[in-house]
Amino acid sequence: MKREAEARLHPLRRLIDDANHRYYVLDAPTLPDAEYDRLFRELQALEAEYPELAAPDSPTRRVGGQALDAFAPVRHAVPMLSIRTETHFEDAGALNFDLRMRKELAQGADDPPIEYACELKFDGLAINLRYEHGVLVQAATRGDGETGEDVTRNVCTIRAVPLRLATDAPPAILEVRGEAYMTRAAFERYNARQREQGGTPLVNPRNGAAGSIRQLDPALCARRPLSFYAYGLGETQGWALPATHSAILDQLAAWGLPVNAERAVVQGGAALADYHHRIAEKRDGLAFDIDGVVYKVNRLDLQRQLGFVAREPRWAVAHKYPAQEELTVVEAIAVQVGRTGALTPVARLKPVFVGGVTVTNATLHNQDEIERKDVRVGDTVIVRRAGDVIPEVVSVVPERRPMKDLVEPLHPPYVLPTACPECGAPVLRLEGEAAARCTNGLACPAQRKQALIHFASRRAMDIEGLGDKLVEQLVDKGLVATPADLYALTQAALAGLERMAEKSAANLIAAIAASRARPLARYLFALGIRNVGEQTAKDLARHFGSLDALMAADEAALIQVEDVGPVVAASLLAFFAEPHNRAVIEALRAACAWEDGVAAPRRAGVLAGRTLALTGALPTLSRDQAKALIEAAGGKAASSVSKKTDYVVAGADAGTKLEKARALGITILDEAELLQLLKGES
DNA sequence: GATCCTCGAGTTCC
DNA sequence: CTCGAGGATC
Repeated sequence: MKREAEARLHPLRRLIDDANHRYYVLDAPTLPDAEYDRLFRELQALEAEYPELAAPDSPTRRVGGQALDAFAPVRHAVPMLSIRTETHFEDAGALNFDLRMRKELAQGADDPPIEYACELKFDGLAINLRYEHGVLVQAATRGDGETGEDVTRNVCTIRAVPLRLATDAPPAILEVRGEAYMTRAAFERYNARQREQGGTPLVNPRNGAAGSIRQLDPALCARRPLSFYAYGLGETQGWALPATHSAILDQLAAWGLPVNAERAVVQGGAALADYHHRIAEKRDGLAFDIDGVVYKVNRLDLQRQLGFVAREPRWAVAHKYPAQEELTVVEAIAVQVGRTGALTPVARLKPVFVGGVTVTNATLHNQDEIERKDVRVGDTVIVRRAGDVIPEVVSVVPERRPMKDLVEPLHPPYVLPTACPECGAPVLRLEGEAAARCTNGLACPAQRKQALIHFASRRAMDIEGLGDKLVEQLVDKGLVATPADLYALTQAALAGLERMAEKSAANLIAAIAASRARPLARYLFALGIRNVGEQTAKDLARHFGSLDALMAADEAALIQVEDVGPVVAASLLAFFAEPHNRAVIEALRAACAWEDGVAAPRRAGVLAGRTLALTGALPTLSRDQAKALIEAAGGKAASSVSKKTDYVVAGADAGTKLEKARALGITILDEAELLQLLKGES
């Protein structure tokens, strides 16, 4: 019996592997689904009966298994680098890259064009597949590039990933880099099923892929079917590499790895631009999402010559498509009142899916902006996610304005209200200012609420648990009107509020009590004085050392402070002259004991006098932690990059600051290098 | 007076 | 992140 089973196993596995390859890689199925299922179940049954015959590369390993507690870290043999993004759009991006390569390679005008390998930039999750002697032994995520997570069992559920290379003479070690992604069809199917079963649908295919790979239970991962495309290599041993990148991909395909068919080899910059155009036209018709294309110098010897800069290959670039735009309708224009009383119009949009998320709101900034774009209620507008994050109304589509031909338009041009929508007080717009403001000051409930939210916020007094919903209730019930009132709150007073049982009430009281002693700088920032932000509050605290000294200062004394001029000085004097503010400060004095600092110069340290800027997400440190470390070493963590910036610390998904740093030739550090720099402190 | 460098303020979505 | 504007600098 066992002999028969053994004899049957091998051809069975080959049949199933072959069917998988044809279905998932070649996209040309040969076996009917029912037949495939029958063969698969037969194999499962045989392996269950004779566990000793189960092989690590059996197709049955693609489903099920035990859930994990956590993923094990994997140190990449060769770092998984990111690829830089070309900053120019359209043809200029392609030509710019070609120009840069010609310059770097010292090519003259008469030299032949450079050969490039062009590929799609898949919108998924980068994965490293490690094959030893032709068998898949490990799959890992990119992580921070140095260390990723072992997701072998989840990647095994991806049918497109061969568990064994289709060759009798595989390299001793072959690491394949590629992207795990979810097709639009798989995404739709999964969401349809989720909706049926009342589950939460996925937001977009990209999140689907990332979420799927990070499922600890491989069975859950298998339910969200992923695909894979290979695009590069990691460590290799026992393989004489071909001369070009495209030949490497050809070989990978021959070994049974999925390589996308839209790749091309082209000569010169104009051909890169052609490729970019061609893919842009095909983009909507593809089975999966892409966010651009990738250009790589094809010859490996030239790649080596070009080398790396700031841990990114100089010989490759991602050329993205501009932020996707969508049409939607402005259903209403709401007006928000901010902490300073500024009235901000916000377009309430018919929900629209753009750039991977559903957008329902977009700021219209101010009256001038509305007039410039002539946005009216009922208009159809083009919405874009600027910088891929914040939704923005690009323009109105005038042809779609309802009843635009009426003598008296249905919807007149929008005008901001002249009375505050929250308190009814008059609205005033000062000459030369973009914002119109409610004149009611803290008597306006909206401003009072915003002032309290600001007071409690993380960078100010850091009162955990006191968010906008709670402030809303406290103010509406008349329990709290000024920051000082917070410190008089009792558990009994909180009892009647929504979502406020005994436990959370006690937590809140404790959080408020814990904020009684904060450094002077935080306290000053928390007061919400106009034109005094976090940085200025720090400068003031350092200069004066105590609130009394600051309140006693006249204009001449104030403008002595770094970065304080007549405008900021006037804001401070006006704030402290206001009787209401003085009363609140006196009440706070009675309730809390913030720490007066000592008037002291900036601390010495390794970073004394240096300015750093942070961008992107660092692998282990949070932004605030990194900032605190820099400041503790005497450095300044600036919010933007300029010629005066000494270092830029870049993490994952770094944005325009990194590009600017490159353009200015500023030293770029990663987290490890920053920590190294900080350690140099003696 | 012009220009550059920063900071402040407001905003969106998960 | 972006825009606007305050402050510094040339």
